[in-house]
Amino acid sequence: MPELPEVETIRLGLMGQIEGVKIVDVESHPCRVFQVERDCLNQVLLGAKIRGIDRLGKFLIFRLSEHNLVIHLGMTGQLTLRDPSRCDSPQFFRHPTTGLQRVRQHPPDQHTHLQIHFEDGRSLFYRDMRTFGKIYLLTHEEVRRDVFFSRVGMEPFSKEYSLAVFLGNCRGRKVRVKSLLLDQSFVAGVGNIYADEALFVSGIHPCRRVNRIRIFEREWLFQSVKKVLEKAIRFGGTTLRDYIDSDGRQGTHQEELRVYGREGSPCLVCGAEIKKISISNRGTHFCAVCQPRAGQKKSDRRICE
DNA sequence: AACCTTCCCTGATGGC
DNA sequence: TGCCATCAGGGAAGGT
Repeated sequence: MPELPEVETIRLGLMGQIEGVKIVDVESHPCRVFQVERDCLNQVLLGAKIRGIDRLGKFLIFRLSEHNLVIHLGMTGQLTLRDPSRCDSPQFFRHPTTGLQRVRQHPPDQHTHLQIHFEDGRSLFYRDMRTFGKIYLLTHEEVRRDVFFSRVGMEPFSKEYSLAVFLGNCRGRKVRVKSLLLDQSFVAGVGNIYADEALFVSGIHPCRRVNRIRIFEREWLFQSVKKVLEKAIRFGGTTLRDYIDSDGRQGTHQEELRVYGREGSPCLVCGAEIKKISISNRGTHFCAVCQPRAGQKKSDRRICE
């Protein structure tokens, strides 16, 4: 569930919070999320300080002096920062075992696979119910764009996100456009929710083959992907079930969804019933009127937000 | 090579 | 009340 906007919201929440603070204890339990020996992880983290937090697509990158802690949240991964000393809001409560924390923040339980404790008493928790997430420890050499991230496509919020490359990567492709959007080597960070939303905003039917989509429509899609992601970040991400930010708060972008999860409800633009189908084994939501299979004329564009 | 399907996993939900 | 089937989907692996 965490896609680019959710991961970015977590990153923004942690920025300026944990950099430069010494790690004094690490707790972890055997779990397949660890792509590094836990002993090794312990050894590297103990006494270390986080120097910065970056993001590439759905990957979070915690920069240490010689290593990088790289975390992918998968489906249900949660990263929360607990501060037992803070009590400046009614949203806080005193949990019997974990002390003071925000209302929605999960206390450590059988799904909490990693706890990083800082010298100032705060802790960073990694919790993942379905363990689709992954935790890596990489050297600076390995973390380079052409090594570990070699199969990751354009990052929408970097200069590399260009129309020319976008159009270039579309050339000759016969896949359904929805599948291409989900492909992380095409554009990094787009998942099921924002793929559906971007296609709706572009007025493109998710089943259309990329090579049958007109160039000006591909251009709309290029712009829509970024717009949709930007808006979701402004709203703190989309919480449908498990997603919470680093403070344990839910996102509010679920209120803004135009098609995802709205099957059976009227289209907010034309009133037609939103349909749900399956593409690449992913629930796919669209409006058959605003997103006609045959495409639109440039002058017919119905949605231009 | 490109594209599609299957699988992993757990909790919520609905039918009986 | 409890039991079982179904659904959710990111990404890797396997199949066509």
